[in-house]
Amino acid sequence: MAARAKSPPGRPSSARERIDHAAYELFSRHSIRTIGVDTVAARAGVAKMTLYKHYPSKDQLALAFLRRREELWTRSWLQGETERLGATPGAKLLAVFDLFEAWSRRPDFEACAFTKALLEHADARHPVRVAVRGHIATIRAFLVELAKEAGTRNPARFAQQWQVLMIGCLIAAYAGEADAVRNARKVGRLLLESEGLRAARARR
Amino acid sequence: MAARAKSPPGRPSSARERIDHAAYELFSRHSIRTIGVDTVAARAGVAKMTLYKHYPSKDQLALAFLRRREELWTRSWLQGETERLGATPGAKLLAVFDLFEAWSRRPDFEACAFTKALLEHADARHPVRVAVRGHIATIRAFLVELAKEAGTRNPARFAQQWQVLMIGCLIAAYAGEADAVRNARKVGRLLLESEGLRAARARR
DNA sequence: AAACCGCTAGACAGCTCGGTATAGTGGCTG
DNA sequence: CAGCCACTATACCGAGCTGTCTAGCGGTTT
Repeated sequence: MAARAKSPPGRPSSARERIDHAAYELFSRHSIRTIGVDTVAARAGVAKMTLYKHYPSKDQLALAFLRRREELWTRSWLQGETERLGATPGAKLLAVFDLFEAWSRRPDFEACAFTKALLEHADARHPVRVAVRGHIATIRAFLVELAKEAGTRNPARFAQQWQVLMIGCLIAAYAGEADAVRNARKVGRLLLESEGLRAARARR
Repeated sequence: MAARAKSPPGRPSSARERIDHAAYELFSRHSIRTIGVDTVAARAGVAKMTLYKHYPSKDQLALAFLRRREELWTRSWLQGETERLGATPGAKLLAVFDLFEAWSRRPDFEACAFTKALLEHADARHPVRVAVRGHIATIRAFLVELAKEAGTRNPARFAQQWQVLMIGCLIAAYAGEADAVRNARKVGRLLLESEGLRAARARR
């Protein structure tokens, strides 16, 4: 019990850390359903029993992955980078699409992990699907905040529309539409302008 | 060989028809990956061997389902209804969202079958995924046509943006966002208006 | 030294999957 | 009547899945 907390900093990484890392890589790149626990354990260089000692079921492992995805992808990458790239709230919102465009061109682009997890769990009450809804809400809350700062008339509605554009263009890009993200950005710009806001310092 | 063509009209439906119908219902409502061939055969009231006599593999059955989906969903329903509902090209485009809204409220709403099929096949060269891209292109061609008739400046780009809105709002609705479709429609209206087109006879 | 602990390795249960093999049945046609 | 044909029923294969069990190893603590 006490041992779990004091993982020494400079070690070759504990079993749990390797499990988390392997699950993150595999579930991100492919999806939760298509990756088996044996694959995760093998990639982590860990015995299967060790994995099941840390996570009592694959569902729990999947939930841990989604939390990690929120931490690394949503918070650190998406949120962090947009805040950094944009000077004004409007520019930050548009920066989302700049990030998406670069991301979607990477060979390991896997579309949205949350969307995949959502669509591959048919039962709406499944814990994974419930968690996904929470993660979508997290992203939404971030968008709502920016929409408020930008001075939109209806931040909740605006954020939802923005999120629809985000999801839609990621899937279109995944389907092979190279310019979907760029063109979705144009719609975003239009949406911003319709609020009477000059998308300050916009790049195109 | 000759027997296949002359299916008598008023019969209790042939084995093949029942297979097609069962596959359509099950693959539509759930997804291709989550439904096994045994389930399809059972639902069709057909022996598994009969199914494999008509379709040599599940992939072939899936491809037949996608073709049927294009025929029934894309052509008959989406395309047919929008043409019927809208007086002008702009109104037809907006009618897509009216259809989506009613559809997304149905208890058996399953999000877009093409999108699901796309996301659950990781290999970009998989025949199912290739076929899905073709079906997305079919919808796009229909949108391009309407965009041309509406007089948009860049019909190809406009159609892509419209499709991004369509996909995005369906997934948002599937995630439980009841008003996602309606708000996506508002973006569509904005997009139309930005082309200098009064969305003639729009209903809101 | 003894107890303990996290971990390993591998077998295994029980299930579902796609796909195959076999034997047999009922009806239409020569 | 005989042959054919689409179809049925059922067993089966090999693979993969989640999850469990066991036996043992190596290092730390008391």
